[in-house]
Amino acid sequence: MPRLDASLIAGLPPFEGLQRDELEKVLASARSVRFAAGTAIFDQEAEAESFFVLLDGHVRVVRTTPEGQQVIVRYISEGEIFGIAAALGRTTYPATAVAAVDCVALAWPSVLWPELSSRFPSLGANTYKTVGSRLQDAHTRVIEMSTEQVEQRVAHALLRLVKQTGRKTEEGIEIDFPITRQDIAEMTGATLHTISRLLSAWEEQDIVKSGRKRVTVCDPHRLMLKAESRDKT
Amino acid sequence: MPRLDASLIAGLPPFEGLQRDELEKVLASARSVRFAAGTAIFDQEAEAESFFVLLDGHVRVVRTTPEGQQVIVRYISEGEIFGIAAALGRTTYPATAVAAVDCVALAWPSVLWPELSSRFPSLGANTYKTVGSRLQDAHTRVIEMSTEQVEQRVAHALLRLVKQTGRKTEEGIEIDFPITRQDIAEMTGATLHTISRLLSAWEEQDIVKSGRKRVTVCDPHRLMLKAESRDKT
DNA sequence: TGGAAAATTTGCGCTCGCGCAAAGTGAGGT
DNA sequence: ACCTCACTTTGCGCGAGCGCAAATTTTCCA
Repeated sequence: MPRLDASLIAGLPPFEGLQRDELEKVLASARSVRFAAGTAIFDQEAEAESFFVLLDGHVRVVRTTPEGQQVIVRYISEGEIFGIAAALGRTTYPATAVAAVDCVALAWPSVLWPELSSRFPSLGANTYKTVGSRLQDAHTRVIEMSTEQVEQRVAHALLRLVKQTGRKTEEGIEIDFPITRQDIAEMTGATLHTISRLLSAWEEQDIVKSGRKRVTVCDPHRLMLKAESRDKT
Repeated sequence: MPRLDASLIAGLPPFEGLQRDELEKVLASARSVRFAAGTAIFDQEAEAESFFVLLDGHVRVVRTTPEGQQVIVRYISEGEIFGIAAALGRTTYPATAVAAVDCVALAWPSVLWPELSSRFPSLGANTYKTVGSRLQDAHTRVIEMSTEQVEQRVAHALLRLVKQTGRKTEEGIEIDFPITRQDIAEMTGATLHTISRLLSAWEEQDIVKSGRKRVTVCDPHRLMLKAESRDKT
């Protein structure tokens, strides 16, 4: 197995504040892994053997209810740490992670977390900081679900996706991975029917362009208006 | 100021695994504080000066939207740590905490968190473990809001409250602090009108008894049925 | 003890968005 | 090039639960 080079992870948020030689020590216990689009990286309820840092691609994190309903918890993009059940004192993964496109990641055995986080305090601090923002995100979503109409929730979801993973094109900003109406429905607590109607309506107004597994936001500003007020412009 | 005795916190979840002398060292930097029912312990957006462990009482954690809508994020009960923005790399509180009844708590300055968590690794581990379950709780709520009807959500919310803070009475298990229909509405994303109707219907069926700022669950088992299925028994 | 404020109950109409059904439209495999 | 499957669109009806309004009850305080 080829040595992993420190430049792979230098500058990534989880490793902010680590020296070059520290990066190399951290990498010494990592292995690099690839996942084809559509394959599971880990399964809900499974033993949390590893935690990951995504080097390339996009990962969809999904939680399934006992009744079989699926909800998309979040998308992970390049440079993010995920699968960190161990850092939160859990032994199993609370959700399933699926590669939304072909992905490359680094994986560490969960058992090394205590050692790594104490040897490299910045790694711990960076990680817990992202945990903090994820907790806040989750609460934000609860609040959106409580207080907003479907139209506003979808607008917010699209804006977040665009901000997180937007890729500039001539027509606007495109979400950088395949995403179906069903996916958007599972992010916002709506049905794919409603999402379809909504996107059609917005396309009519030149706010978005969308096709099969593809969404482009053309007019972010007007989408923000949709996100904020509940009147029907 | 009187010395705080280690027996105050011995056995509390955040301090699990600490020796007696360690408890005393931890207490050395704490001060004890009281809050009258209804007063704010800290405010959303305010500088996160302290973190707390609740010794007695119940605390309501509320987040307010830019539009002024309120949502109850969770209730804190005895022995829980809260206000730990510092441990998650934030400098301000993401929500407001209000004493639901008269409360007693211990407070530590946020700036001591790095030192305390590294001197007493169990404290850090225990804390991050509760952060983990709060993150999971938040996701669970997102999922409930996405997939369940109001009736099921309210049933789930009541069951959780009863489990967390239930006090046995002759009529059933009573929620141990004053809680209004409005409060339940803000926990479940419904209106107080709907909650009122729902509780009346359940009272009719002898599943709950409720009065002003008071809810008692008489038949937890049938409430669980309400929580699980969406058919109208 | 009286009065005001807070909390709760109840009625009624309406709308958003779901549920169901069916038809259309790409895209990929062989 | 065709076929099939996955994804998307669209129509229609209905029902849960909100919004608004008003009456009622309970508690607290002066």
